[in-house]
Amino acid sequence: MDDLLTRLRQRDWRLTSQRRVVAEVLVGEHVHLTADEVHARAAELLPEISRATVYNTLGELVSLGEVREVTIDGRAKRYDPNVTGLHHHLVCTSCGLILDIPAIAGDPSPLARGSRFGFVVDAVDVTYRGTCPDCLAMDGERRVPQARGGSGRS
Amino acid sequence: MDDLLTRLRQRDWRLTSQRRVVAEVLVGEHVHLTADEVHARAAELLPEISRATVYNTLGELVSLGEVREVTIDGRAKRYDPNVTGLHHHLVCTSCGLILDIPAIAGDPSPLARGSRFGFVVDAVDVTYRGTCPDCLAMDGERRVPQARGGSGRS
DNA sequence: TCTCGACTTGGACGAAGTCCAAACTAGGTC
DNA sequence: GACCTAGTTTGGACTTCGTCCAAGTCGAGA
Ligand SMILES: [Mn+2]
Ligand SMILES: [Mn+2]
Ligand SMILES: [Zn+2]
Ligand SMILES: [Zn+2]
Repeated sequence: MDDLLTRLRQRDWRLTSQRRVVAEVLVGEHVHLTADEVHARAAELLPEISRATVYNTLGELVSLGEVREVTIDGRAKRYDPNVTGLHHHLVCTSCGLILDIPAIAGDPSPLARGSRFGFVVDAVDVTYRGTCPDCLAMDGERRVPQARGGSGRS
Repeated sequence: MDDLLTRLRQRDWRLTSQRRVVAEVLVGEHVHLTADEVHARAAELLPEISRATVYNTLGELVSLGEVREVTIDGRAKRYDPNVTGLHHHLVCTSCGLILDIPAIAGDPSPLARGSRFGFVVDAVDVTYRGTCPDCLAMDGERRVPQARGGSGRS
């Protein structure tokens, strides 16, 4: 966390309270938050922070490679501070829970020359979709598709 | 295509001109269209068709398993009539081109019992991101990130 | 402390999608 | 063919997520 701030200062980032707070929220709880969730948590520490600044800061962190942008469904993007260990995502389509799955060696096949169509490939996203244990249990009785919002620690 | 309509009639679908036209657009050109692109093309055949109906129809086709909903980025969802052969997607992050990659046997590792966390997994989405040959070529000169909108036949 | 370019802010704007009450119609019945 | 009605369609209002911008603020080097 302090690491992060040091690294950012070196890449000539002006260290503002807003940026500090956003970084703090992200590394603090390692879940896959949406921009608005980050904003809500940041606003607890710094009430005047604006949505625009949160979007700006998240965008910068993404281009600096410090945070990963994850698109799970067509809804809000999620921001993932876990960039050191490559991993995939396991998503519950019923409640929105998101878990990290460590990638195992040679996991997403590196796309043989033939099927690459001349592309230069620089990332692979893998998303497993299914139903989590809780939702499976709750399934026999009454289906309660539950409030959205993924929360899964890696 | 006529196949599709027959199948749908059997699942007691009321065969309206709107639905016929949407189906026609989808199977007609096998690209990954957004809902609004489907609407535009459908409107050429049936000018009065509304956006709401296109959204409704696409949603129904998805739940009937006749069309696959693909989330490439945080933008508009795309609708993929290729549901018979499982496949992944190869996306150009520069121009938006989307290509189908046939899945090879046991390709997305079926997620070993241990890393399944009690989930019942029923789908895996794999997206390769990179740069297409055209964008690579155009790259040395002047970077022209080009109009969005994927078009790739399978 | 001063200065200035980088940063922040709120509000307007835009894209994608959902919702709903009123109007319409496919297809079964006579 | 005329009739009926439940299933469909429609346009517009509304929601969510995100971007943009002109004006004001502030971090940090001198
Ligand atoms: Mn993650
Ligand atoms: Mn496809
Ligand atoms: Zn669940
Ligand atoms: Zn391209």
